[in-house]
Formats: sequence, structure tokens, C-alpha cells
Amino acid sequence: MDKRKQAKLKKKGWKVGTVAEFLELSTEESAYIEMKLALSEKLKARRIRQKLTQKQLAKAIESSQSRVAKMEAGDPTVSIDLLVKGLLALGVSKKELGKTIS
Amino acid sequence: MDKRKQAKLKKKGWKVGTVAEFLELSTEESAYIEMKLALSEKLKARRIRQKLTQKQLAKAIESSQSRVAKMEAGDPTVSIDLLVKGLLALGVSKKELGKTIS
DNA sequence: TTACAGTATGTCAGGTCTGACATATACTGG
DNA sequence: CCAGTATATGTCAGACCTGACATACTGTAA
Repeated sequence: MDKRKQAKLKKKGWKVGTVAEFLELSTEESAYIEMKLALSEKLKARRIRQKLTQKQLAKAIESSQSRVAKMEAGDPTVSIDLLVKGLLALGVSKKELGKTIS
Repeated sequence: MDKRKQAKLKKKGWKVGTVAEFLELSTEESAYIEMKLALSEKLKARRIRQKLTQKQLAKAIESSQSRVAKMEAGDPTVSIDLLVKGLLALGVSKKELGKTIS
């Protein structure tokens, strides 16, 4: 399974439900990707809600604007670890994180 | 912050609540570690519940016995990604994962 | 249009994580 | 005691992720 290709194909407009079939993902693989996307979206939502630019958030978590952009885009080169760290830095609680994932 | 040292020190018998102070962890850092430990424990519990050996689980997730041992021990060289993948492979749902983290 | 702020995308050197291996330790039944 | 099974721990080459940089795209105000 080429993770890189997935994100490329996902791009705009594919419903989550159909991606799995189209790319022939296993249940675990799609659950994993759904989790990452959920975290991505949450990160973007939180950043915007707190009126921060990607650059500002990047500085706060000691990263770079480009990586933040990738986090929010659900780029396959971004780990769940990094997303979690970013969300925690934005003040999201474990409880809220748990909800987001589910 | 030396992540390696943390796990060494943590070892046996430290209450989670006190570790943070002793090691002077920030709120985010300890939340992150608590999440990892929660996932570790869940993994071990599930594996045992399903009567699998570390070796068997390792094979199922295409890893090695030693890495599984490290996952369950909350070793700092183990990522949340890997723990999540392991749990998903054991049939844990996103919902349950969310609960575990919280 | 131009200029600027914000975001997206590609690339890459360097750092982190991973699977595999060796080895040690713990427990069990003979 | 021993042999076998399960788990723990240390190490390391290679795979993967990261921050940083360059550059492109988008919107918007003059």
C-alpha cells in the first residue's frame, strides 16, 4: 500500500466512504486514515478559531508554516504524533482529542 | 527534555500524577505521555484478552516480539502511530480508541 | 495592475522510529 | 536441576518523519 498515492488520490471531493473501496483499503487502514483526517480538521478548526496564522502556530509548536499546512492537509508524511502534539499545544484536552478520534 | 530518561525513571511504582512534577513536564508533555501509556496498557490488555503471545501479535502486525514488548512497556522509542496501528489490528474500534485516550 | 499576507506544494539533510537480531530474565512442567 | 516458552532489554542499519527552505498559488486592498 503506497501511502503517498492515497493522499494524492483523495484530494478534493471523494467521500470518505468510497475511498476505502476505491483504494482497496483494509478496515484498519481506513480507520487509521479517518483518524488522521479527523485530527487534521480539528487542528485547522482550532487554529482558525483562535485566530492564528499557520506561521504563528508553527512558531508556537516549533515547526514551520509548510509543515503546519501539511498537517492540516492530512499529508501522509505527517504522523499522528505530530498532530496530537499540535492539538495539545493549542490547548485541546485529552478528552476532546478522544472525541475527535472516535 | 530527554525522552529516553523519562521512561527509565518512570519504571516501576511512580504515580502518574507525581511524575510530571518530578520531571518538570509541561501540561502538554504529560498529557502526551499519559496518552501513550493508556494506549500501551490497552494494547497489552487486548492482546492478553485474545490470548495471543507477543510473538503472535508481532506477526499479525508485521513487527517483532521485541517491538511489541516495547509498545506494551510504553518505551519512548515507540510512536503513537505504531500503538494505534497495533490496536486497530487487534480489532479495537475508533470509538474505543477515543475512550482509551481520554 | 501591483503589493502583500496567508496558504499550498516540492524537496532534502538530518533526526527519529522501526524491525530484526542477540541476549537476558521469568516462569513452567518434567 | 533442565528445557522450553514468554517476555524484557540493548543495539543498529535502514526506513520514515521533520523542520526548513524555495516557490507557487490565492485572496484582497490600494
